[in-house]
Amino acid sequence: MPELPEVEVTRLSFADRIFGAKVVSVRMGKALRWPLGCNPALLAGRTVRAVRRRGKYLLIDLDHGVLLVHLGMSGSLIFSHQLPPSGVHDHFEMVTTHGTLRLNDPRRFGAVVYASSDETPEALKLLGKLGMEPLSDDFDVNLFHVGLGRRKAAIKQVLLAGDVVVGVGNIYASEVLFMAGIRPTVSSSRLSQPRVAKLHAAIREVLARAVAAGGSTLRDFSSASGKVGYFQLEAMVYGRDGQPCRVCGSHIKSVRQGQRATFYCPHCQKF
DNA sequence: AAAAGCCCCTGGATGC
DNA sequence: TGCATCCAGGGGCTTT
Repeated sequence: MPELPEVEVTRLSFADRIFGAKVVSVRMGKALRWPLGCNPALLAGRTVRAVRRRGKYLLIDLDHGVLLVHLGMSGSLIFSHQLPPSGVHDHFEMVTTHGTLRLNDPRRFGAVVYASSDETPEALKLLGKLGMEPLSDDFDVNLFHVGLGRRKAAIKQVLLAGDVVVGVGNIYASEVLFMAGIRPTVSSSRLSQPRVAKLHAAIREVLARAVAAGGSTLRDFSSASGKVGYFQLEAMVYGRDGQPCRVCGSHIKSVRQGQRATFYCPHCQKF
């Protein structure tokens, strides 16, 4: 579910509310992707200092240590004083003086990992190879060109890999390539500088607009305050196989790349 | 080093 | 109605 916009929308929906809260207790349910990495009881009494985001990870800074939270494919957070009784898919719960943070994740591809800082080997194993942040100033178009130039795989796959630029998942990869007029199957290294510049701008614009729309709610995404997103209504190609292109009217095509569906307009994205 | 495939897991939609 | 199959927003690990 969650790509950069959904993770950022989630962050914005509870960062201010949880700021300064003191942890009362932490409970882990069924195993997520990785073990927490510390005794949950050890976290009681610590104070939440910030909620940051790196790629699709949320980093919850405590006055000592940090929780790395990943939502996987089906995870969502909710933060509230008044939560219904926890269900079978609620696998992490942190009670604080400002409310309870709960992770619901049916498929359990998500994770909550504790590290004493984001520089420890355990944290770097998850964060160390991540690419540039697309919405920050360090997303430099020349560095982007160099990064893409080193890879011969299809541009869609290189975007998804997240080691050149982070946060672009399966929905937004198709959307971004549509906006840039680039065929998803073209080799990354064969993109000219002007086309890379167009892609760079498209990534920033699509992701920023998606954040503003509250993310995409395809099945069950909602922010930590329970709000659904609306960006899926603006999708130009994702999930629109066989439907007319909103720009030229051609039938949207679907192909599979690396076991994931890709959508594009054969006319607007000729090469 | 980079690329391609496999796999983790549950649930909803579709087809017979 | 029941059962099998396919598909889903991610990404680490293993094999080429």
